Amino acid sequence: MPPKKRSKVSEKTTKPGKDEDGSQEAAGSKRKANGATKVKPKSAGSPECWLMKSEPESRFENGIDMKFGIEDLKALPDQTSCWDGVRNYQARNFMRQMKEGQVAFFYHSNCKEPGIAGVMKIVKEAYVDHTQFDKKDVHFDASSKRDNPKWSMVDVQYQRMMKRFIPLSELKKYHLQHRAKEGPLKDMALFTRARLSVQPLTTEEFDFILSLEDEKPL
DNA sequence: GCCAACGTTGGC
DNA sequence: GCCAACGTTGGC
Repeated sequence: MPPKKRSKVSEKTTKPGKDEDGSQEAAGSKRKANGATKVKPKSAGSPECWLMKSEPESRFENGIDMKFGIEDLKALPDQTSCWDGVRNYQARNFMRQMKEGQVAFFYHSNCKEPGIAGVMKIVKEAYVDHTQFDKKDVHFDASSKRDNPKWSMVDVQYQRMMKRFIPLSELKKYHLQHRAKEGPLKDMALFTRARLSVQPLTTEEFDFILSLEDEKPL
C-alpha cells in the first residue's frame, strides 16, 4: 500500500562528497559489551526503538508547506505514510537499520511546544525515496542518480497518541537529572546529538519515556 | 526572530 | 586534508 503522504522532516543538507559513507551509523548503539559497570542486555545488536522528528506547524519552504504532525499521519488512509525527505547521512543510515514492526516516537520539532506526541510503527523497511529525483520536490537532489540513489525512506503507521504529551522541557529535566545521578536518559540522543532527525533509543530510554505517561508532568 | 550547534563546501 | 565560511536545524 503505497501510502499517500506529504512531506515531513526538513533535513536539508545535500551532497557530501562520498556516499555510502556506509557505517557511521551504529552511533549511539555501540557501547562495549563488557564494561565493568552496567552490563545489561541492553542493545543486543542494533537498536529497536526510534525517535523521528517532524514539524507539526506550517512553515513554507519554496512555497511548500512543511507541516506534518502526528495528526496529519493519523488522518491519512491506513494512517500510514512514507517518511521521505531525510537528507542527512546519519539519519538515513538509521532508517536503513529499521525493521518492520519496530516502534518509533513521533517527535514534534521546530514548534511552539516541542516534544513526543505519540507512537508509530515501522511498516515498511528502507526503500528508495522517490522525492530525490523530483525536481519539483523541496528535497530534490540533483546529485543523486537513478542507478545509484542516495536517499532512503521507510513507511510508518500511526499507533497511538501519548496518554499525555511529553514536552522536550520535561525530558531535558530528566536528562540533566540522570546525567548527574545515573539514569536512563543520561545519554539520550535527543540531547547528545541535537540535530539528528532520526535517532535510536535504547529500550531503557524508550520504556522510561513510556512510564512518564502515567506520571505527573515534572 | 535570534542564534548556538553542527554539518557541508570549497579554497588552498 | 585542514579549516574558514556558509547553511541548516531547531530551541527559545
